[in-house]
Amino acid sequence: MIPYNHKSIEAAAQSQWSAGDVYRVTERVDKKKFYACSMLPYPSGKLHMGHVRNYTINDVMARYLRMKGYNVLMPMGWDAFGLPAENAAMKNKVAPAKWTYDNIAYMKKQMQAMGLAIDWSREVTACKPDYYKWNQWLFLKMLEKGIAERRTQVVNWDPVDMTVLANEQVIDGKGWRTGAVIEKREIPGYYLNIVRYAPELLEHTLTKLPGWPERVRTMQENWIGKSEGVRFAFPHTIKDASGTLVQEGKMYVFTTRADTIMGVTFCAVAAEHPIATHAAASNKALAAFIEECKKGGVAEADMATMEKKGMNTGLTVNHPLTGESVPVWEGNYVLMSYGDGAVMGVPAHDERDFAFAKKYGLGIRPVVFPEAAFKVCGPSTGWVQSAECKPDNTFFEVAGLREDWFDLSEWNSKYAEKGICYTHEKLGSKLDGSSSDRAIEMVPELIRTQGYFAEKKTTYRLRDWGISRQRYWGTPIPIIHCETCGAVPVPEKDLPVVLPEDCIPDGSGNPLKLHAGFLNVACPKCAKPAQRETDTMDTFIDSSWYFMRYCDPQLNTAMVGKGADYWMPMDQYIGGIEHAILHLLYARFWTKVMRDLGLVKFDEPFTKLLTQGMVLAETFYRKNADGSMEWFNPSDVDVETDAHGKPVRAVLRSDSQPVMMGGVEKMAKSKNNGVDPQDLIDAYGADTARHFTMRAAHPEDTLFWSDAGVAGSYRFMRRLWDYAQKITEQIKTAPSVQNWKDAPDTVQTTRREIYATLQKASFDIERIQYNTVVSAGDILLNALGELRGTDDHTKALIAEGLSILLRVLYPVTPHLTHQLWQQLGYAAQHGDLLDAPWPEVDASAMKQDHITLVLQINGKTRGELVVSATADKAVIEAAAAQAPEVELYSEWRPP
RNA sequence: GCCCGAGUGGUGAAAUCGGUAGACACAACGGACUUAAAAUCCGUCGCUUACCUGCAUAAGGGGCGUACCGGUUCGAUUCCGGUCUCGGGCACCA
Repeated sequence: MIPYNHKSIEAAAQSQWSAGDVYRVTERVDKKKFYACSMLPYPSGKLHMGHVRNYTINDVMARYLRMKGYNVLMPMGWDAFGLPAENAAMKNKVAPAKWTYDNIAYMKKQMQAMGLAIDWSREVTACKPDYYKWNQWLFLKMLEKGIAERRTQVVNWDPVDMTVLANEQVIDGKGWRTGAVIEKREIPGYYLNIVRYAPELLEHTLTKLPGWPERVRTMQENWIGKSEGVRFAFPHTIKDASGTLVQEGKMYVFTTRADTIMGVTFCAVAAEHPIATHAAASNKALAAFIEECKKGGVAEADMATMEKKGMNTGLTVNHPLTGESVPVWEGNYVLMSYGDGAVMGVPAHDERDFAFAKKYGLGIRPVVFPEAAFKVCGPSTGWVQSAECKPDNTFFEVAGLREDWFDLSEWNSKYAEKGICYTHEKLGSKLDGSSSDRAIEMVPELIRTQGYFAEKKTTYRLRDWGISRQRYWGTPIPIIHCETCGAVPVPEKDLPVVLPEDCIPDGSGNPLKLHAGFLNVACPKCAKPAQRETDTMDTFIDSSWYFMRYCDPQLNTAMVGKGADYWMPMDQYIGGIEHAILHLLYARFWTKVMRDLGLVKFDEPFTKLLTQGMVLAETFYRKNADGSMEWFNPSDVDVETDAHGKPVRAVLRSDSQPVMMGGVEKMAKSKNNGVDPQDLIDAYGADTARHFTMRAAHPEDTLFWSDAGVAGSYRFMRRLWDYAQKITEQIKTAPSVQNWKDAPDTVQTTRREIYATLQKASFDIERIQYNTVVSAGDILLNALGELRGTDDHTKALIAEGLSILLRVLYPVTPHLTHQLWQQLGYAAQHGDLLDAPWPEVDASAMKQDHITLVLQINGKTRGELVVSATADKAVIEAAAAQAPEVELYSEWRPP
């Protein structure tokens, strides 16, 4: 018997597929379309297990749906711009372009070796001009529409790399790569007004994405961060030392707790706020403090733990309701980028304000109290009347509020709760007696009555998307800077602005600044010598619409066309949870912009989303003498187990010395616990790799790597192969059977089991529970393997069962099943396995003359009852009543 | 701090609507084959050995068991309330 040889089987299947160009799809109207797509990879060098898992899920789905008669698109592309290419260039003195294209070539080969059903004619590479031309084109459209604009804003600046860094790239106030202290800098750049779309993005998150996981939707909601509140003005007059009026103006603040407005004892502004800047001009100590605040990263996790610091600006503003003079402080906890960069300080009802007031000895004035702090009295006795307090129009009376309710020495989260407004007698307020919610409604009107600005306002946490990067390897921003005309957009006819591919960055800034051929250009407006913008676009732009380009990959007259009309919106998107916010939000935003420009007709790009789980593996390490950790790859370590198979000790194979077990972690370079899929495919084949990754866990759950599990999958491949070899001749001569009623009981039982398993597999593959579909393959093979007879019924059942088995397993392990399908002669009967129909459940096989019911007495299983399948309720109850178990266990309770 | 999600054998996990918990596999153990090993095949595999029958650590029966406590139900891994633990997201957002 020929042994299972994954190499020759997989190579043969793949060459047949590629020779037939079988995965190319067109926009056919005679079939229902299905667009299943994975998040495109960054070409970092080679595939990792996360890729293998992602694309296998995608491939199983694509192959299955094709069997179900869908016109299925499964494309692939490359997120080819980005920092790693520049870093690699610096290290190896290779141009980022070459490094990137080499990686793409290698990874593409790996994908082909995995046997993925990708239509490669639609490949999209983000660093090629025919793709990024449309990034530039749409950017110019956004400029026209005012969605994109040039703005000078505070950013994280790495002084060594001379570039802006994203917040995530600032660690403990230092650049992640250089270790340089990050400065906050105000530099010009381009911003996309995603905040304009915040209301729609939020609403559609709730209404138009039922096919998304709940938690991704929640994460997006939180990220957009809607707050409803009141924006109002504190009027102020700034005078110089001699008392002469310098400036008359308004300081705007936003608050969600306008009901606490009577408790304002100070205001605080951000370092970049104009009032702070003004005050600093004549106050050196303040100027120095503001500088200090401006420095240091704005990484938000750090800010949260930072100590609250402040300094009095010496300036005051006026309370819009009381006219009181309120001191303005500079506070390091106030963000310029949220609201108006200034806050009202209510120490009694806000934890941050409380800490700030404690530290600097500012007043604390409680003005909102829980209902329990009031006594309810009759109509004539109370003096605080609530408009809504009680239906019988009773009154609230204060019951020793200050002493009982507030302990001003320490913060308590209950102080921030809403309640009933009550102001100190001396102040008095129209809010007194109102609930917080009612007071919030009243405040804007009250302020306006005083003649000052106030409005209800919704503010979002989401910030505009800064897309300028002081980097080389990205889409050039199509702008020309002219001394006389300013920033001039590149005319559409001159697109694309092609990025030179011959630059080798050396870490000393953007090489485009030194590239004369790129840099120097005539101004499109006045034709005088001018210079190109050297900033490039954030690479998240590339990934915001590539999935639409797959639909019209060769179109050179437009960004998208008929293909996108046909395929979009995408039916199923598959990728890692790490993109739950940024990429998915940007892509949704980009889609809405394209819709508003009339390019597409839908609101949301991804109908269904599947976030695959992480791949984890055991870690092993040793602590070196200097305290550093050395991590060892699991493939170099032997694990010893106790009698129960529990790991007790691990030993490094090379020196037979013990290593520590570090627990299970996400596969990562830093822990050296990654498994190279290439090694796996070489040793066991793509089918085994696919089988294991599908079997080990539900696609959305974390997958624990197990070498033994991989060996188990390989064993299954071999068992299936060996079994098929054994019965090849028998299958070819198997008779066709019409009447299964005459078959021996064991054959009928097995046939029933086969169809029951098929039914379960059909259900599970629909709901993307591929792990149990793989199990169904095991069950089917076990069931067939137990059939020993040589009668016609047995032979026919083996032939029938194996054809089901091959089709159930085909989406997961296409190579082996493809080979056996041809070898066993099924191809002649059902056609090529690619388009063979998914097997149908034979309902007659599931029918039984007698069925076994489980006898439960008081909820406990006590026995079994065999009744005729046609028996009605009365017959069954009668039979049950006679069962001996009933008497035994029913005790005194009625049946 | 706020918001999600998850806790089932030695391990990964199944259980479609509330109806036989642990399918399928991994590991382990016992056996067959082999000079031997590997591979393969067969078998056992939640706890309870002071719950009962038994010579018994066999076998059968009973009881318990899906993180913990409680509730609804004839019946709960599944529904409800509370607690704990783990994982993830957000976090000076006014």
